Amino acid sequence: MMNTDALPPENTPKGETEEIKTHRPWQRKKEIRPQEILAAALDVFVEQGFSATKVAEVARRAGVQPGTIYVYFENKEALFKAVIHAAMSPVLSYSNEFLDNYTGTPEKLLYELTHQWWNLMESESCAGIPKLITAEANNFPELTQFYIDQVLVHAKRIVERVLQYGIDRNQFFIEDMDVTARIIMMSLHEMTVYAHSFSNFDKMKIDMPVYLDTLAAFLYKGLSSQKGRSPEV
Amino acid sequence: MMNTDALPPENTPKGETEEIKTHRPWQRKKEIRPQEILAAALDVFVEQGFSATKVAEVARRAGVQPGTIYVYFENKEALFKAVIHAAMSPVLSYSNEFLDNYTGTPEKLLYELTHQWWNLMESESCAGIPKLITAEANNFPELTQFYIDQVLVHAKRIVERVLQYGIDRNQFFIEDMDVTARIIMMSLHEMTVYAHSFSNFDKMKIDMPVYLDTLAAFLYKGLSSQKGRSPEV
Amino acid sequence: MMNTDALPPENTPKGETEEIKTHRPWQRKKEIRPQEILAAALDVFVEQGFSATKVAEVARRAGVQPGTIYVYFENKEALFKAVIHAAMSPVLSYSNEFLDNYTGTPEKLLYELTHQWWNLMESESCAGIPKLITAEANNFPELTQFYIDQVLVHAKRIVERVLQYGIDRNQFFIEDMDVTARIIMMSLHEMTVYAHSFSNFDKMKIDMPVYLDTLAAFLYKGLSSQKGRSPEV
Amino acid sequence: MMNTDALPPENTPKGETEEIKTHRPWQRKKEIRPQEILAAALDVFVEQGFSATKVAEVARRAGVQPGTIYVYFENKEALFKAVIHAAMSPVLSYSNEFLDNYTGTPEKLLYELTHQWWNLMESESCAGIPKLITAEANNFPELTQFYIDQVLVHAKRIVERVLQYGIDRNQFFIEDMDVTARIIMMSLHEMTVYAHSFSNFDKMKIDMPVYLDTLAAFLYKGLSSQKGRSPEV
DNA sequence: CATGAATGAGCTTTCATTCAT
DNA sequence: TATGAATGAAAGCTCATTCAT
Repeated sequence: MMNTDALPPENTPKGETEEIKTHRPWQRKKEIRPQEILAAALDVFVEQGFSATKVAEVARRAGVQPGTIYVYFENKEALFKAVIHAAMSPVLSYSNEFLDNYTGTPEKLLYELTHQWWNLMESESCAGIPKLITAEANNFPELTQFYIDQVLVHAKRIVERVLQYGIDRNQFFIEDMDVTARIIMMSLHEMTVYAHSFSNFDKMKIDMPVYLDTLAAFLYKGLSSQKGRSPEV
Repeated sequence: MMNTDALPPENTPKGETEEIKTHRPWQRKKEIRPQEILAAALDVFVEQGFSATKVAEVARRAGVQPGTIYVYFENKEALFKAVIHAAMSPVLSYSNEFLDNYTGTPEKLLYELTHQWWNLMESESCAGIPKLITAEANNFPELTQFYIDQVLVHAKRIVERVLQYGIDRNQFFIEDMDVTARIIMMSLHEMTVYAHSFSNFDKMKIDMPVYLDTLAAFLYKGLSSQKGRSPEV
Repeated sequence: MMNTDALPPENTPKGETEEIKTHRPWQRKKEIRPQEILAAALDVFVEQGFSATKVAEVARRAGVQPGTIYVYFENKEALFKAVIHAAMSPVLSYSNEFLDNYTGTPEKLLYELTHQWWNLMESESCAGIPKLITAEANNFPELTQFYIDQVLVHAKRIVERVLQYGIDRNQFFIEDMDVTARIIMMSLHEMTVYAHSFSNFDKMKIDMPVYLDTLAAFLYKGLSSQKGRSPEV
Repeated sequence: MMNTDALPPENTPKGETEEIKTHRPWQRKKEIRPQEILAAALDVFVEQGFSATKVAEVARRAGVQPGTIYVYFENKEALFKAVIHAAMSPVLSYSNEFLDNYTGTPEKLLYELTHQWWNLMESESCAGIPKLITAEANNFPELTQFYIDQVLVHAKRIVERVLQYGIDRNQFFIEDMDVTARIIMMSLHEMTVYAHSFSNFDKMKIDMPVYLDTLAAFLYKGLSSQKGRSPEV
């Protein structure tokens, strides 16, 4: 059977593991400190949004003084952008390698698609990014453009490859590839947005494994049905 | 044929229309003023989020002075909550009447569902609410709870009725009603969130009629397929 | 005899005297408040310089809260520039009218020049400006350029007219008009700079009437001497 | 002819030159480092004033790290005072020796006075001090007092000796020695203040040799004229 | 009811200073 | 001695809110 987590294996983020063991501990901190700040900032930004986030709160969670933030980031906005970029990098580096080598059924591929997307998003720092970008899209157009180009378009292309895989094997029957890919990509995206906005609320709590299975099954049925071809027959 | 706009017919919102024809213009203003403030505030809140919104900016767009806002609303947060409630009322008053009387095919009902949701959301003031709630969910838990109870649960129930309609007519084959309804409700919800976050960006612009048609068709195929029933047969 | 204060008679600054007596006191304040802030700011800026001046201190002396400053001025720098411009206006409006109508001796004219300069500078808000500009010249080049164009060049031209008056009457003998005018203008300027930097210190305290008389007399002797013409005779 | 630069011959400043030739380069640095900091600090203080000067900027120009400044100076204010004192030392050590031995004409002595003052001020590190003290006089009273006592009073005494030299030779005719000396001292002082505040601006650029010659000639005429003695004769 | 100048608490940001190395 | 990352007090500035009119 397939490894559900196989897709993003190269995601060893930032590679500080091979950092130079210099004699001065504060020099090692210099490299780690920004990472701690970014991690804390990501949490607070996702929780509260850009404007509601206080730099002092980020500092508190990062275990530093407010002034320290400004040693590494020019201002709050620069911190925000750095947070987004840093958190997105796992997604950016997500390769198509898995698809290149995939030889299973289209149905299983849909399972892979949904589960891997979820695992990628939730297991990495990027978990809260979709919600954050959604919330701040109008306030940070360039950042949103970057997100669209790098994440959404990228995700849509992966979906398109998956669809093409099924079409090539005569299992998927799709009239409008572009819109269909968009629909599926958006439903994946939606999951992560929801997860960070509503999953704290009882009525919205989702049993993720079940949800993912059901979604994959539903997508499979929608894609493999030939009904769309001759509705009036 | 069906009237696509038929579903929310009782939505004559606010009903002050009858008493507008008073003799004194400043008295008329007295009642309209808060509506203008709410409308302006909704725009700004949706555009920028709660924290980034300045009361002075709301006042400017409403054509009043900042102090005037505080004649009608205790503070910014109260204004925000009033905005959400006011904007949500069209959805809250959305009744099941249409479904009670519906007699067409389940496939057509899916078209109705998607188009009416879109028309309801976009034609009314509530257009930006899903995005706004999504963004501020963590900052305003009670408001989010209210939204979940009144909008999301409500929407899910409508979806469930639609699904049941198809099941009853032996056209829809659904294993997990709850999760399936959730998936469909979320994909509807997502549309409106997307529309207000990313539709200003070229690559995300969507041809809505085509999208809605394709989505309805896709849902129909997914729901009417019997494959899910016996995958191992 | 002549009135020593005759030169700048039109210096009724800003003309708030004819302000509209509206019924609302705070509306009257709106016009006066910035003046109070400018006056307080001028004092503090002259005393301490731009960087050392705290906005809160200006507010305190103006009898307002810090935030009020920002109702009228975009930021500290804008306040500074407004202060300079406002304080300079008496000098800018200083006309040549007195010179146009002057008919006395060149010697007396030198007395007028020195005394009127001093009276103009010290009796008006502009007293501390020369010192302030001198101190901040490198930090505010545009402002300094403005000062040079409007004040120093203006002052030099007046000196030149005074010199020409004496030359025309065969009483002043000047080889290099430009440099001589510069020397005299600078000695006038220096007085006001000194007055605001060192006059608080005992050893630098000057008996101004005596100083001005002596300076005028010294200038007269220097200008009326013919020695320079034939040093090698 | 006279040597224009003759007056301050003992100005071999600092005298550490003899001990520089030590064997270990880092030991040499140890002694030079503070000088480099002082030199850099003087530049920045003169350019920007005390408050606007950042310690980090001084460090940058001195080619050291901010912390290094505090190895040699207790704080910014101590650095400032050290800068002033160090920069003033050439003036402080300026002796009257030249005057003791002078035997030329009083007229030539005026030329010497103006040119030597200028050369002393501009050729040494003290060039920007007068402007700096003028700007910060109110913020550093003790320093200003020191400057007044050591520089201004000193300079005035030299001027007085020059005037006395002319009086003794029946060439200068002075009514009020004190005020006249003050006027001349101030006009010398003014030159250096001007030079550092306005000389960067086109309209204020001065041809120094011409200016100095003209000033000396003007002073001579003013001092040698007998008019002041009996204006009513 | 409507105003809008004034407020002042609280935020972002700066930067002189420290101290472990 | 020299470092330079970290500090944290203090400054500039914002803006929700008030209140005299």
